Parts: sequence; structure tokens; C-alpha cells
Amino acid sequence: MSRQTGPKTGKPEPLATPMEDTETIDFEIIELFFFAYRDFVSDPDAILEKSGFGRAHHRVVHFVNRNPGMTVADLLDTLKITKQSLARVLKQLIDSGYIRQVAGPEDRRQRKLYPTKSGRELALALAEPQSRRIERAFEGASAQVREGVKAFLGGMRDRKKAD
Amino acid sequence: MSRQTGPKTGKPEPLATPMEDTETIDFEIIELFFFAYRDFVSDPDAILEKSGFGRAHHRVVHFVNRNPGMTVADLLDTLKITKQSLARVLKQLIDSGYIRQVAGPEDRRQRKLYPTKSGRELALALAEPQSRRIERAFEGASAQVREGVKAFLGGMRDRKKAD
DNA sequence: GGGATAGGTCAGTTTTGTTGACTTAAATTT
DNA sequence: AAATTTAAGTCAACAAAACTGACCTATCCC
Repeated sequence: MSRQTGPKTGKPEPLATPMEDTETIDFEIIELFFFAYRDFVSDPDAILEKSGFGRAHHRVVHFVNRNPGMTVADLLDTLKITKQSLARVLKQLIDSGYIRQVAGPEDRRQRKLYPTKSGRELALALAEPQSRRIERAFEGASAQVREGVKAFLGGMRDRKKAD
Repeated sequence: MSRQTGPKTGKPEPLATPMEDTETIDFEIIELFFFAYRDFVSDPDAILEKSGFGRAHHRVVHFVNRNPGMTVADLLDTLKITKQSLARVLKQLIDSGYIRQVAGPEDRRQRKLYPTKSGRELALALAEPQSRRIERAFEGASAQVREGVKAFLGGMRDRKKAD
């Protein structure tokens, strides 16, 4: 794709006037969501830096810790990235002793993934500031609102295809 | 020389037992947030591909459209990225006629940023599927819950430093 | 005039994602 | 039993979007 697909026709006059269409589009929540996530994922960065890991490693450690015994295929489906992209970070986590693989007891082609003790500790350390942030964001919220937030976040996900 | 970064000490036994610490850490919301954002930002990708742009361009067009006349410094502060990183995508958006710059009327060192008509249209087209997703996630939610979600998302942001 | 500020640019690096092609071992199907 | 499919790993090349550090220009302010 070239970068010249854009409408270079006519004179691109700057628009200083406010938008008219605003009723139909919920810009407010879009922005709130952007800022919330931006700051939410920035929390663990300082901890990650000490181990020489990045956010990709964080996600892997998190999900393996949450679902001990999940397979590589499960993880790929969860993260929605390619096998090659996962392989890089997963290998580093295994080599560093945070995650172990065990051949599947039934299907021995599978590699079941488990956190080690240090893997679990790392996952916990990374989750802690995020959890504190969430608790702070819920301050003063009723049980009904808390449930509503969960339902909202769950509703933001893609509807999974039939299987 | 072996890599000494990770805790290679002892035997890294896989842990199949569930966590004990779980009471204190809100893993559920952490995951819901991850999945929600993952799918939320995937919406505009198809539209972006047609213009040869990426998510970085999306964010720039969005904020310039929402705050016409904002300066480059404002944008840097909003996106929390470096000047060099912004420069790349901003230049492409200007060259393609989606954004215009105007020297600040008071401080002529500043470059005030405005969307062009096509810039506004692009921002709107990108926001539309996201807005529809938000509306779907809010289905059946009371006004109280909707306000609660906004308060929650706002509460997830960093507290801004004094100025 | 001199320093600080807003913005732009050059050059190189890192992280994290992508495609495509190929291999191995195990399971499944014919 | 042979053929095919599947789970996982690997090699290579590439791209998006971030980073650092150095340096330049124009303008503002003291």
C-alpha cells in the first residue's frame, strides 16, 4: 500500500469549527478507555525492566500463571499473536526459569505450560500495582456499579466464533 | 558464561497448584481489561489499512480532531511518546492531507494542529465501530452504571502532577 | 545579546509484531 | 501400514512503533 492513497485533491483547509456529528459517536468513552489503558499497562514497566523483560513477557507470565497447564495453542489463541512472535518471548521465559513445559499426558505433541515458583512470584509482583490501581478506581463504587463495570468490560470483547 | 539474569538457582519445579494469594489481587478485572482493549483497538485496523496507516496515526488523527488547535507539545503530552516517534506519523498525516499545521498566532514557534475535512472524516470513520462496540457493551446498563463506568475509567488514569 | 523554549531532523537501536517456508514428532485417518 | 493432519519449533526476512542521543532553527523573553 502506498502512502499516496489519501485525498490530496483540492486544498486541505484546516477545520477549527467543532464537530456536528457528535451525538452519534461516543468520543468520551473512547478517550477514557485510551487513557485508562495507557496508564494501566505502564504500571509494571519498572518491575519488568529489572528482569530485562517487556510487556509481551508480562502477558505470557500472567496467563500461564492464571491457567497452569495451558498449551502453546491455548496461549496463541488468548494473545492473538503468531507462533513465531510468541516463541521468542516464551523461550526467554523458559531459559530464565520462570516457565516450564511438560509434554501433554494424553497428547504428547502438546507442551503444557506451568509457572515456576519465581514465575508465580513475578506474575504476582506485576499484578499488584495494577490491582491497586483498580481498587483505587473503584473507590466509592457500589456493588452494582462494580458488577456493571465487569459486565461492560466483558461486553467489549469480540463475540467468539462458534466452535 | 550462562545468563545470570533469572533466578536459575535451585530446581524450577512447575506449579500446578492454584494460587493462594488470590484474595488480594484482582486478576479478573486485569484480564477483562486486557481482552476488552485488545478487541477495542482491533476495530479500526481494517479501515486504517486502506490508507496505509497504523494505530499510531489513528491516535494522532483522533486527538487532533477532538482538540483542533492543539500544539505538538500538547499532543506529545497526551500520547506520552517521544517527539521523534510522533514526528514520523505526523509528517505522513500532513503530507497526505489529513492534518494541517498553522503557526501559533501569539507564539509563532508553536505549530497548531487542525484536521482537514478528510482528517475529520477519517477520525469519524475510525471512531464509529468503536462507538458501536461501546454501545453494545452498555446494552441493558442503567444510567447509574454508565456513569459508574465513566468514573471507573477516569479513576484508572494517573493522577496528574501539580501544575 | 544571550539563554530558554517549540519544533524539526538525522542516525541508530529495541521490542514486538508480521509472512513464508520448513522440520520433527505424535496422533489420526484411510 | 501408509498417508495425512496436527502441535510445536525454527530459520530468515521484514515492518510498525517505540526508544536514545545529538544537533539545528526560529522565536520568545530577560
